[in-house]
Amino acid sequence: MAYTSEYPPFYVAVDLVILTIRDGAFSVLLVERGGEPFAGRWALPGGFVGIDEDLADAAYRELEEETGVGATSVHLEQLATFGRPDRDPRHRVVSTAYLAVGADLPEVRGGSDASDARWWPVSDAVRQGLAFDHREIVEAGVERVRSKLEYSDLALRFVPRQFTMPELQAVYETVWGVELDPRNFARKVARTERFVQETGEARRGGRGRPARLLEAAGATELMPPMRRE
Amino acid sequence: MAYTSEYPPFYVAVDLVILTIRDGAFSVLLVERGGEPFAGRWALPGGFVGIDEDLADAAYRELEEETGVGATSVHLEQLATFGRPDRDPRHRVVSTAYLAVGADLPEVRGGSDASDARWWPVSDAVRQGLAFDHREIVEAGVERVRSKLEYSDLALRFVPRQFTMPELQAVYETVWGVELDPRNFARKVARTERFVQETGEARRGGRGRPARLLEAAGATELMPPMRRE
DNA sequence: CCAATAGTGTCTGTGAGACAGTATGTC
DNA sequence: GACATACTGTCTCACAGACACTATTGG
Repeated sequence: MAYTSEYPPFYVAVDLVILTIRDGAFSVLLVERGGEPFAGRWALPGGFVGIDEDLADAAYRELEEETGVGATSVHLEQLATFGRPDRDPRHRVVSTAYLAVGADLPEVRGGSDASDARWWPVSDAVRQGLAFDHREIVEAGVERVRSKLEYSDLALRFVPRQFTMPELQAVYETVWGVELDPRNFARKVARTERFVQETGEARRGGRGRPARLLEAAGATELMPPMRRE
Repeated sequence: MAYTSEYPPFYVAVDLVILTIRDGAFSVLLVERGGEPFAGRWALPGGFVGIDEDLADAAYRELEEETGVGATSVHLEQLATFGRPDRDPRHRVVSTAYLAVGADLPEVRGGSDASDARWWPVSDAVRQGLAFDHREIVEAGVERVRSKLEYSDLALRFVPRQFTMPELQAVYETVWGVELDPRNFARKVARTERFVQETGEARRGGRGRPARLLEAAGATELMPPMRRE
């Protein structure tokens, strides 16, 4: 009871849009709300920021609590801040949304609280009524990812460290929701400076001709960019 | 004294990166701080958000207080949120930065408080030591603008409603800090779908051949985009 | 007519899109 | 050898960059 104020306080939160590709579907992690408001509805994982905690640190903390995955190999970036006065009926909550992208993120067990958590295809996620303004936040995250596939190496965060050309193509096709020509795609990737490089190995064991394994070659900005459609 | 808490409160603020082109220089509006901390240093205009006020509304309010310019004809968008715990030595302040872009923004009189306010070329602004983390915020705003010139109609916000091709070219040259070929530039602008259209009028009174006046033709996304060098 | 500024046309190389056939593995 | 999958080569068209000349005004 050390602090007093003549005004009601702001609460500052982070919400996470965690995206991955699971079973060929572009998917987002949602948690089922146990209590009011929006009990039983699905929502983004998130939580309040500590008074001495950096926003990005809070986002990392929530990411690890929710998925068990550390900062390594998961891309995290700030998305936008949502602060409508009525977005949470209980308090004035200003929430900074973070975008996380990872490859092969694990199946989620029931969260630390008793409520459920699971991966949803993004199209199903935005179609159902999410809690709070989380539909808007998911849409912002999805659009950010679709856009960044064009001019950054973000696509590589959806695949393991070593991957094949068809797997990389599938990332673009799944996230953009289009079909791409494998000949033009491979040529485009190969001609983009420092995007991918050969490892010399191949992925054996499947049917058909083994695909050569590639890895990131260091570029963070693609030049020339990949173009949507 | 109605509210009590066992924790110190968050303060939520907005800071504005207001950009325009003045006297041929890509410029940002800064205010001189009257009091501690950072007394005498230059800082971005901004202020605290009301407990029932939307973030964007707070940004509009600060914009109008600072420049006297209303929402009309000034582009305003959220930039990013800065929330390092030590960014303000007094309190925990989380600040959402907004980016404003306008044409011919007025000279600023001394602000409502006694301190000074003036336009700075962005290169000079980031070179001097700005208060708080405002250098980082200015750089984020500048990079956002440089980037958005490529694929959006943002360049049109730097010129009046009617403008000429050389004026539009000067926007790109000034913001990007490059020189462009007028023949290639005009061709590129003309071939970009619904970017600009002729008004039929011309700007008379100057020396040399009068330039034809253009106006926006409705596109918000440029296709194909303008490319930075 | 001279100075100043606006405006246009061509050539060339590169990259994107459309498209079909060959290579290499498993069963 | 049949099947499945990975991989590659060519043609065409559109656009970007380099570049020099013509047009229209004021003084």
